[in-house]
Amino acid sequence: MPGRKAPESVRRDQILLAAYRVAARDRLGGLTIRAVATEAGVSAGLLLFHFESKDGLLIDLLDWMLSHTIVAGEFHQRAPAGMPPIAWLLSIVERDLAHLLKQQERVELFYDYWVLGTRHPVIRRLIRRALHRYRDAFRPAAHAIIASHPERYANLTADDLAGVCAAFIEGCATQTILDPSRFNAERAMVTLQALIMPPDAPSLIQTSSVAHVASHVTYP
Amino acid sequence: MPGRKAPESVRRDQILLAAYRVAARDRLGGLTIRAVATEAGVSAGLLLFHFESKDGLLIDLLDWMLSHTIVAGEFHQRAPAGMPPIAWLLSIVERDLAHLLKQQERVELFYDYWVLGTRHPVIRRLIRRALHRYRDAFRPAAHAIIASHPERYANLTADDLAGVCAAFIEGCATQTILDPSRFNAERAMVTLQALIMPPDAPSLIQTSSVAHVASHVTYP
DNA sequence: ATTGACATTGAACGTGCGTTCAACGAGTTT
DNA sequence: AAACTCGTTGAACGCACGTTCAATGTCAAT
Repeated sequence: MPGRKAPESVRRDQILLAAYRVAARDRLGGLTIRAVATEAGVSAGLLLFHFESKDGLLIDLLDWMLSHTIVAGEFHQRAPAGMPPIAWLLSIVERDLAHLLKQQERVELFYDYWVLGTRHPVIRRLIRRALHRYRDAFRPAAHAIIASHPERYANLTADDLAGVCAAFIEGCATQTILDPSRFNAERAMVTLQALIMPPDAPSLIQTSSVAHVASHVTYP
Repeated sequence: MPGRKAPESVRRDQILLAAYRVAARDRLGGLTIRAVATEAGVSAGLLLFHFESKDGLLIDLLDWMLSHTIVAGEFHQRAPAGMPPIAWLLSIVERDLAHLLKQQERVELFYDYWVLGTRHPVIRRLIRRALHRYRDAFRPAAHAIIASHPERYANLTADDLAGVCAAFIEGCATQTILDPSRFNAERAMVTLQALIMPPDAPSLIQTSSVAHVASHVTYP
């Protein structure tokens, strides 16, 4: 029955939320206009009245997802007091990794978009920007590391270091999604730490859970 | 005009090759039965005569891709004479990374399959096995590292170490595909080396090209 | 030659999709 | 109360896809 009006912004949010629910359940392959419309309790025609095309819906949904988490929250410009820079960086990596594992379904969706982006310029741009922001989250800590051992890291830039951290996390995400039973985030963190920490440094990782992050560990 | 016969295996190979050409050009999204049939110069009906369904074609194509490269070739059980274990591991990482960059189109396809695998059990199994083989390529070197510094890497297994290497490469692949202009494999290698090598170790990376691998560097 | 097995085709079927659109009705304006 | 705006619907269109199938030709066996 036509006529029941709702303000534009309310309808859009209602449809976007329905789109997210459908995508979280059936992935992008199952995200059809009709499915979203049904989930939102409106007609397919109305959906295309508010989002001019499916492409528009996809892009707006990705925008919405990228602004509602995916990338871990606030990132700090300075290390917690007394924490060495390398430990700081590791704690950020660990926090992000834990964050990733907690929203696996969202990460899977993100990868769907990522594959879509290989063909779709607008989506590609959005994802690229998101990954750049991701990398940026590591830069302050990376910069601090380089500044703290200028002789050792003489030929590195903060961007290089941040990029390697981002690559590590993205690779962990790949393994988690494909083979969750075999990938162990805690082991990955312990290994990473053993690789890059000076041999005599104290351990940062609490072996009980990845979620208990190194930022809570105090330093002598 | 019906009748022109060809032996089963020849036709299958001809169609598989056509499928690969289509997929390399248009990705999995553009891989339709009709497109492959046209590329192979046969009818769509014939394609389904030889591959019982599109699913079968997809799986056989993935099988074919996984056996024709993707994963870098022979992996050695022992380090080149005189090369320290860490340098050996780095040289393998570097070789794989270079290999990856040279077949970007194939890697993109692989990621298409990877996303498909999130929904498709058979494909998931194939990809999982391929990634496990990938990880295995690092295990001998990882084992050598742990054996060479047992005190430092006391609580690590070769599998942990191999997994982190695999994650690093997979993350690099992610960045390369999404943002090739910004990702610099050489910088990534230099950074990785600076992170995990003891400060006074000699450089392994030839700055001119990632392809000139560290395995050619001789050690004092 | 005749037969039979089978590779091959082209047309067709059914389905699900994105999209369009005429009709309709609730609010608002005049 | 008449006119107008615009959110809303449901049916329909057209297309591309995976798949089926009767018809047809080739080849080998008899």
